Amino acid sequence: MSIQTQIDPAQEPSATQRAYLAIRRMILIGELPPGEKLKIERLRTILDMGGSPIREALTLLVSDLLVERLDQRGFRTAEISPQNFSEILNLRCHLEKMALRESLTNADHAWEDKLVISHHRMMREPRTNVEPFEALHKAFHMNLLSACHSPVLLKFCNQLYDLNIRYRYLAGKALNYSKRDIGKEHTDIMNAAVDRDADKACHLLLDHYRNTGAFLEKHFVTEAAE
Amino acid sequence: MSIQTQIDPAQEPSATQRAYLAIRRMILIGELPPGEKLKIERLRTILDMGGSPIREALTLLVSDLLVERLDQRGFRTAEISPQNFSEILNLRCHLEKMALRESLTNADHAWEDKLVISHHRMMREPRTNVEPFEALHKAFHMNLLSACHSPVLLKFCNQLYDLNIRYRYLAGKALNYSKRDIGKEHTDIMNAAVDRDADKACHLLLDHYRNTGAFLEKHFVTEAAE
DNA sequence: ATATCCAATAATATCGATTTTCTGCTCGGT
DNA sequence: ACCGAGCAGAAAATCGATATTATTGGATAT
Repeated sequence: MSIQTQIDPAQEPSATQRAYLAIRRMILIGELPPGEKLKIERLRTILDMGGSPIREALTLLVSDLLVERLDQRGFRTAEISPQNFSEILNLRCHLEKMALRESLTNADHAWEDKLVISHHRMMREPRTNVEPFEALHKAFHMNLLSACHSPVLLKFCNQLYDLNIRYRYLAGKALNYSKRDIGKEHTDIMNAAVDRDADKACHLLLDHYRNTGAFLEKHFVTEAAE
Repeated sequence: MSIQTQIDPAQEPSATQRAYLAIRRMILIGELPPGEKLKIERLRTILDMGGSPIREALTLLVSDLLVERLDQRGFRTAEISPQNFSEILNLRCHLEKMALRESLTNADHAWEDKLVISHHRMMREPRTNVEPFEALHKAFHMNLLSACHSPVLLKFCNQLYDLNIRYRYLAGKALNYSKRDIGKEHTDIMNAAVDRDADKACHLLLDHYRNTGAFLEKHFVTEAAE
């Protein structure tokens, strides 16, 4: 068995899997705007496959809250709203706090290594490569929580993360965090985590989220006023 | 337009919907035991429909954590474990506490009426009618939270509730809450909620869950030892 | 002019058949 | 006797076609 096979056990992802990832990406980055009707026929031609895997992928996305199903009337991308945004933010803060505390309780050396590596990778990626950077950013945040032994909680955090990042993409270039040093915020969070200082790490993490949230909310208001 | 149409807008549920409800029920009540292979062909004959709605229903159940998908190898019902059980219980306590507090903040008269009605309906249903009683029991608990303005949080609570009730069914007849007066516990919770005493209501609710949880956990241990 | 009904159209939901992938077993080699 | 390659048989995944169901635009009656 080659190393290649070990690294890539899913040689050829199923059509459903491909469709799921492709549609999910299009929704997250805003290529499919909120409320957009998702016609099977159109997606079929774009992704070049039959209707069944498309429908299955959309069904998976319904549970991620990225797609809404209208009985007998097909699918559409989830709507956005300021209420929904602040709901996501608030829930995220609560759940990630729980997860982070639990994670720090169980944290071992292997976890610490993973965390440092993902931090490093994130820092070296230019923020202008938006999609690659965001992937590494998410990896860093999820690694923080990864020693938490509650798969369900982690799943929720992961879901909420994606819902939030969608708003980030939608706000798009309009965002410039001029007054903040995001890099330092991440480093501080990591250091507190490595020190197993749960109170400090939680405090820093939530501030990090709330600051970003405030930025986005402001942007929301501005846009709505236009 | 007749009243009938208004009351029952979904005259004939789609095959997917029917399959979803039927399979979900079979898993919750333990008719499909944990870890069971879910063959499409078999479900097709049982539910008398094509493979597509079955697959879609199963996909929906994956997101409910009641079914696991094995890439290219079909579906099976979710496994159970003591770890999973206590994880569910713990998360449930945290999330329902949040939801209940928020709900009591927003609670109005209409909410109060709904709560009282659902409590009454639950109390008058004999506990020996297991499935109808459980439906009313769930309705009561969800009504407690229903004034909470966070759809996502409510969705999570709902999901966790179902995961938990599955364990309850699996433990089955073995359960007798001889030493407890479940009826009184519910009434006390309701009264605290009606009084908008959030601290008391949360305290009572969590005790209610944790007591049941301890019962079930004991049962788990006993069964594992057999 | 407006609302209502109907027909044509478009899209979804579902089915049956086909293709692909897995699984267990047999057979030959060591 | 044990291990692994190769071969059915079973099951899953996917496709293309059909049956159902919504939607739209226009004709008719008020």
